[in-house]
Amino acid sequence: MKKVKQKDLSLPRPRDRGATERSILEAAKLVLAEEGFQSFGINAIARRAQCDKQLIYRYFAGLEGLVEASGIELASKLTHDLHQISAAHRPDSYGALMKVLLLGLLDLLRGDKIMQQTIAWELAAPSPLLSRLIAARSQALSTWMHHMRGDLTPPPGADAPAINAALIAAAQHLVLSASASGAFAGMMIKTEADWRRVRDTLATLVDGAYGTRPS
Amino acid sequence: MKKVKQKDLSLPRPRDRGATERSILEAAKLVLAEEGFQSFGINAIARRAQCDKQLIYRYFAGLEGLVEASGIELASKLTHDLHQISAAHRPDSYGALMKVLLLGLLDLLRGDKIMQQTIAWELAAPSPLLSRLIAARSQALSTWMHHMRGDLTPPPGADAPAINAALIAAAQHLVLSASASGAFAGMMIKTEADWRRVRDTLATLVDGAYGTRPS
DNA sequence: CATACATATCACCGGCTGGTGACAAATAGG
DNA sequence: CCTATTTGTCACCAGCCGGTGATATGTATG
Repeated sequence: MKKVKQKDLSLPRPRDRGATERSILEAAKLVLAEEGFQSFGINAIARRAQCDKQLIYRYFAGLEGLVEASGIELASKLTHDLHQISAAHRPDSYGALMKVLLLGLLDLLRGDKIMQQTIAWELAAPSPLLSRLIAARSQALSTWMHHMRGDLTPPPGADAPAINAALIAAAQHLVLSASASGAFAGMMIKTEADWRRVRDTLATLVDGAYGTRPS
Repeated sequence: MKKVKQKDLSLPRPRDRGATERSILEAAKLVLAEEGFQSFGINAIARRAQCDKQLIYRYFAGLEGLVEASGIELASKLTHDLHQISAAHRPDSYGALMKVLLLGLLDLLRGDKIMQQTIAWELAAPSPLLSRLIAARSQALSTWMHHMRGDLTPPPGADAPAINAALIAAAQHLVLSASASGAFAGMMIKTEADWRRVRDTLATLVDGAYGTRPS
């Protein structure tokens, strides 16, 4: 069965600029989440949105502007999600605080394909276009940490920023690798039980680094 | 100044199949290391090798075979480098052993653009073509760890495989991020001093996880 | 109604990609 | 010397990409 030329049965788009812009933004997110940053381009987004790519140029001044517009939305979503996490916890030590942050971030990242793709994108192809996205994200993250810290201070002698960076790096890499291949360094990361193991391990690392008792 | 059609001054390749194959393999490595996996394709490699892409099809049966041929070479190099590392150390505890392994792997990865690109590639675009490369690498790594372990055993109650996976994940992610943007989570990773800080941090995490005294 | 504008679509361009068949030239074997 | 094989080059294909100018069509305004 060869594919035969087929008349375009789709009706023309309703002439509603606002709706079109929204559908383009939605399509951009879908493409990034489901097809990866490698497929993230004008043509792919236009196909998803079922509109002409010309409209992307007109309404967003190209990919650049589209990414920027999406970026704002995503940053606000991130801060909201982070707030959600921190609302339910009252840690009583710096280590306990970091444990909450790290595991919360892990779960957040796990469910957010877009953020995963953004991180992978930045690792693979650093570009000025992305640096702003990344900056916005880490900005939201750091203000969140600062706001939540309260009067808790890290143990003296500990290089807390570096330790936290390494822990977050571990979490991010495990999520990305799990998403890509379902495993890392011989350890399967697929089932909920696997993820509990990961969480326990990260908690252990936090406890070890900050001298807290296991909770 | 428009670029003008220019006669090809290059002499034809010497008719030496072995040399041609070597130069193609070399070109493949260069493209991957310097231009990234996104540019890793038949045309780019042929350009680098200054030969016709047809030869890649003839001698390696396409990209697939070329990757495979390179993969073998890289795996043997990895095992050699790992041996190099372990030769000079006689750790007296499991924690000390892991510290050596982790920091050795960090430095190894730091100087190996090809391995960095391979890892990023796998994170971004999982494909059966790459899974074999990855499998070969983790195989070499695990046999190395097994061979080097000796009679040292992890502390009871510790989930050593998971802890090691998390630590390696942290190291890999920090290297990739440093290579891509020179920073991670607000921490600069550029100078040698920065890298010493990273090493110290990873060592601290190992000590904390395995209850060893800081060395 | 007629005109002007906003919206959407189409057709095309140059450039790059992977892939292939035809051809030229050097070499080896009889 | 003539031939067959190997080695290398070239020309071309279809397909996708980003980007743009021209065009149709709906909608609001005078």
